[in-house]
Formats: sequence, structure tokens, C-alpha cells
Amino acid sequence: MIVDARVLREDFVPTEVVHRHDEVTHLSETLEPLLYGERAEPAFLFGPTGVGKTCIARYTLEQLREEDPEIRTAYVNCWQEYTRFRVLYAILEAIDRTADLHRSTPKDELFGRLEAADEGPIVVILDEVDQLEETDVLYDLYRLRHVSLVMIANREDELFARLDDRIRSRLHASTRVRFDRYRTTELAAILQRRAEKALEPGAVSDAQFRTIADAASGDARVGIGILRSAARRAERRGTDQFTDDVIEASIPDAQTAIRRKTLEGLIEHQRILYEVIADAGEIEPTDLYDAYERRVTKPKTERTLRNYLTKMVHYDLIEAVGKRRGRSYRVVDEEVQTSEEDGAVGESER
DNA sequence: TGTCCACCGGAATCCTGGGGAT
DNA sequence: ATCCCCAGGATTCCGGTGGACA
Repeated sequence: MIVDARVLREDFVPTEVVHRHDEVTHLSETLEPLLYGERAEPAFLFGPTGVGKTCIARYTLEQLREEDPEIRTAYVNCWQEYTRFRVLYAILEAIDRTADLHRSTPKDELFGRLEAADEGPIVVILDEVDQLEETDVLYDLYRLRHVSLVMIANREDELFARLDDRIRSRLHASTRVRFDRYRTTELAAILQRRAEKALEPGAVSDAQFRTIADAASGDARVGIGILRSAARRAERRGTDQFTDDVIEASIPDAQTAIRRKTLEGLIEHQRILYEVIADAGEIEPTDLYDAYERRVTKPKTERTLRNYLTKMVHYDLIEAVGKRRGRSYRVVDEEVQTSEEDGAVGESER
């Protein structure tokens, strides 16, 4: 069934793109000056999740490097690298300048090092740049003549609202590439291309591609997730073709997989908080803090819990209903619990 | 209408632990 | 071995907000 699993991975960059030629052209035109030793203006890629922003950014940079291998690139996911220190560190790591760096290196030393690495252009992709907590690093990077920025975010207005005036005014003139949701037919075509490389020929029918694309409602990440999950499922069953019930079973799987992954990333106290909220269904702050304190031996302070809560809201794991007095928290998606057993069953499939 | 207070979140400060310098 | 520097998480402190209630 599965011939090449890499193709179904989330970070796979295809060798050719489907349905995003205009966007690729737009971005590569912006970066073109780099080929003539000039500076490229910063570029923004805006659009909802799963529309290929990250994929196109990486693809375009690979194309660029094929024309000029001297151009160095760094990919930074601001979800994980959300401080100035971490962003700078990640960039230095990508260009191999972290040999003797450690946690206690002064921040300015990191910046100085990046500043000194000016023997050629560096293109930095800042993915999920709206998750950056210390936005002043954008200003630092902007100041470096040999660094070009490709920034990825969901919504333009939300991103700009978070920036301070200094950097906002400078970035206002940048190129913007906008991505729309895929139509079902477009996503079906993308999935088909992936399947051609990843799976044995004829494993999936055209109608099944459409079913998957439809269930993913324009989100390629979800679509590929369903495809991957269905392929594994079919493989476990020893069939060489997708059946409709395999696909049916894989849809909820893929939709909650991302959530489960973020849930795993939580630290113990955050998970306990999440469990308290999940158990209660919906709970008010004071009750939540009390219940939490009863469950742990060394409780964190309420302020810390509030930080956890905002973080979890951010992750889209829980939601806060109402503001101030009378606010309550609840988990975003109740199905998470039920799908748990689904994943664990695995080999004992019916 | 005024007071109370649950709740939020910003800012300053403390604490911890890794790692270099001496 | 000891001291110093650092980042980042936790904690402390506190002001703002607006719904509840008299």
C-alpha cells in the first residue's frame, strides 16, 4: 500500500506545485533581486491554515537555491521559537553558526554573530509569525541588509495589530501574497498527486479523492492527514485499495490528530487543568482553581494558571466563554475523548 | 447610582539551572 | 570549586473592568 511515507508527512515539499502557480510567481518575483546581489523586500504570505503557505514558501526558496546555491535559507516556526533569543538562535543554527553558543550567551552576541554572517544573503522564513511574543526581533532582522524575510501568518489585520509602530510602518509596504481556500476539485488534485508518489497505483479512486477533499473542507493539511491515516489503516488490514469505510473511519482521526498532538505537548500542570475542564464540561474560574488545587500536591499560583489558560486558548484546546465575572472555560472539541480509544485500538480492528 | 469584588493580564521581581571563566 | 551571567518560568504585586447587588 504505502510506497513512500515521506510524501504524506506534513513537512514534505513537493517537486512541483499544483494550483499555486500565481502565488509562486509572485513570491519568486519578490525574491528575484537576490539573484543580482540586491536586497529583496520582505514578503508576507497570508491565508487560512492548510492552504499551502508554508509549502509554497519552502518550495520557492528551494527553486531559488537551485539558481544560486550561495543563498542561505532558514526556516523558523515562531510557534516554537517565540522569543528574540530563540529566533536568532534558530537562524544561526540553520546557517551553522551555533558551534559555541549556549543558553547564557548574551542576546547581543547572537545578533552580532548574525550581523557578521554577511558574506551572502540569508532568506528567513518566519512561519506563524503572529505567534511571536517579542516582535522587536522583526525590527532587528529588518535592519540587516543581508537578511530577507518571508513571513507567514493567518490574518493580516491581526498580525499588524500586534506590531509596534516602528516595525509596522516599515513593513507596510511589503509584498503580500494571499492564499484562498482550495476548492474540493483542487484539493482532490493535490491529494491525487501525493498519492501517486506515496501509494501503490490505483489504491484510491477519483471519487474517494473527492470524498477526502470534501471532508477536509479546503484544508490540505487535514486532507493529507486523512489520506495518511487511511493508508495506514488499509495497510493494517492488508488490502491494497481504499474502501469507503476505511476513509470514513479516518476522517475523525485526522481531524483530531493535530489537537491530540498539541495536547501531548502540554506540561503536566497544564494537562491537569485541561482534564479538570474536560471533566466538568464547563467550569468557572474559581471552581477550576479549587479543583486543580485538589488534584495536585504542589499547585502553581493562580496567576500562572491564568497564563496556562491563555496559552491553551491560543492552542485552540479550550475556549473562554464570556469575560470578567461570570466567565467560564470549556474544551473546544468534546470528540477528542471518544476518538482516544480509536487510536489506541489500532491492531485489534474489527 | 455607588460599592463591591471576581476576574483579567501587565510589569517587576524572584528562582532555577546551564554553562563559561577563573 | 566557586563565582558570575544568562534565559525563561514562576511568583508577587497591582490596576483596570464591568456585572451583581443594595
